[in-house]
Amino acid sequence: METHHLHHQQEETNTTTNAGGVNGGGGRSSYLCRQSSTRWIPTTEQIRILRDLYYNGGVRSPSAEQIQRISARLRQYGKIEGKNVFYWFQNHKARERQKKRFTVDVPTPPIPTPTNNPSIPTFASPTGMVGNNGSLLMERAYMDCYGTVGGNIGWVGMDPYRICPHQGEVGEGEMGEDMQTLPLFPMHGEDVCLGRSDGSDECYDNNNSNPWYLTDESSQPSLQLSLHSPGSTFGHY
Amino acid sequence: METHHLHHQQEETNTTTNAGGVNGGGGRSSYLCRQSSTRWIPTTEQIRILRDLYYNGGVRSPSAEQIQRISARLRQYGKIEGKNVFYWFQNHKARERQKKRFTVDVPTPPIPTPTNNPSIPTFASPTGMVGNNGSLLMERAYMDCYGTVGGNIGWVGMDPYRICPHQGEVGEGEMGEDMQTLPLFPMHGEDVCLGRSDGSDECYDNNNSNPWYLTDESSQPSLQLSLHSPGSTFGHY
DNA sequence: TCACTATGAATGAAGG
DNA sequence: CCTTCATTCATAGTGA
Repeated sequence: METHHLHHQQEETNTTTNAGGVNGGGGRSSYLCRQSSTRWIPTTEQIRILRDLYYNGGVRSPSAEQIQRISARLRQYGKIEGKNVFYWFQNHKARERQKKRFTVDVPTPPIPTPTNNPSIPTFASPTGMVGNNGSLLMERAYMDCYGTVGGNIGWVGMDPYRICPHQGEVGEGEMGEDMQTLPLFPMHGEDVCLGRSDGSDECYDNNNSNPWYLTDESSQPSLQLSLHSPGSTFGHY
Repeated sequence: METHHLHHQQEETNTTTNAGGVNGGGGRSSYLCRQSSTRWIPTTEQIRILRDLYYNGGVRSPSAEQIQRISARLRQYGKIEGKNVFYWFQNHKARERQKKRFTVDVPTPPIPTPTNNPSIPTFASPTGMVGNNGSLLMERAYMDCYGTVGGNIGWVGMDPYRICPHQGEVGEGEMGEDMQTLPLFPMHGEDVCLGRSDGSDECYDNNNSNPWYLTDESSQPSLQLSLHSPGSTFGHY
């Protein structure tokens, strides 16, 4: 999932990006207006980073401090607020789980029965709607036969976060999900190790070991304040 | 509505669920095959059943289990996954509601004269859209382009943003985000829903009573502002 | 081939 | 956390 999209970026410094003009209307399908709408529209970079944190950094439910830092970092790629980061993780995690939840779909048919017989037990449905061919739903938790299948999750299909087709780019492939319909294997590794491949690892400390914000909150902000220098600042994060 | 032009079915009696789905299928390039790589295309039977569940069964937001069962059932009519069922219901419900919103609006056409006195905040119908006059055309007429300065759109409702008069949001202007050096300030605290105007302003409270990140950022102390620097210097997350 | 419509898929935000 | 809503993007499928 996450396949397409990635609508227009509003990126930073963009300027040219249409900003004012409504682009030609022609633009079929393209996005007509960047809406200065209310909702946050993550840029590709932001998404990339978020995903990296999620999959490689193991961040799933960042604390307030983490959120602050993350959003601060992402801000260089575009407008963003803490809540966006918060929601992003919430949604990402929730969706991943949700998928897993109702995707029990037979990735690999547990049982032979080549010819599946449509014998779906129809239970009386409390809700009504019985009768006619239909009844099959309803609340009968049952038939949950297959537990989660191994490590696969995700509903089939695509990879998480591909960026928009047009955008090209993207890369990253890491998906952690499976796909049954695709030719390749997911090979998700799931090893969410913290270390980053590049070797540096000091990031993502989940375990807040850093005293600075623990000791005195107010110190944090000011601290950073003095910290940043316009030029240097590399973000070796 | 209802007129679905059902595409032709391409579904066949398969059942095997296209197992091959992708890869396997290998050759499926025959005419009209669905390339599995694309979106799910429900068969008439599937649609029939889904609609039956929706209208006669009263199913609107099936639970994960229901989704599993439903998709399992529908699978006999063609390839389908849990997410398809999930999205189907979501979309169906949403669109139905959307339509209703549009058609219904303007219960009492107050609008005529464009000059409505501004003093009165126009309320949208509870359900949604503001008077926006007849955009009955729909579908894509939306409010795509409203200058909506300030980020307000015609909707009224609950967005937290509106509540806080101050720009909150800031720039908005589309400009690139990054300018952290910029001119504005969050201004004094105060505001909004957050309590904390008790004078103390340490906001980053870890004890989440009110997660700052969920509220308008402007509520944060100005410190934050200075915080971000283009280069982002902070390190770990 | 393009305009347009219906609808699948995603995903930011919230609500509970 | 889980569920639901709103919106938007993307794409089959058709008709002119």
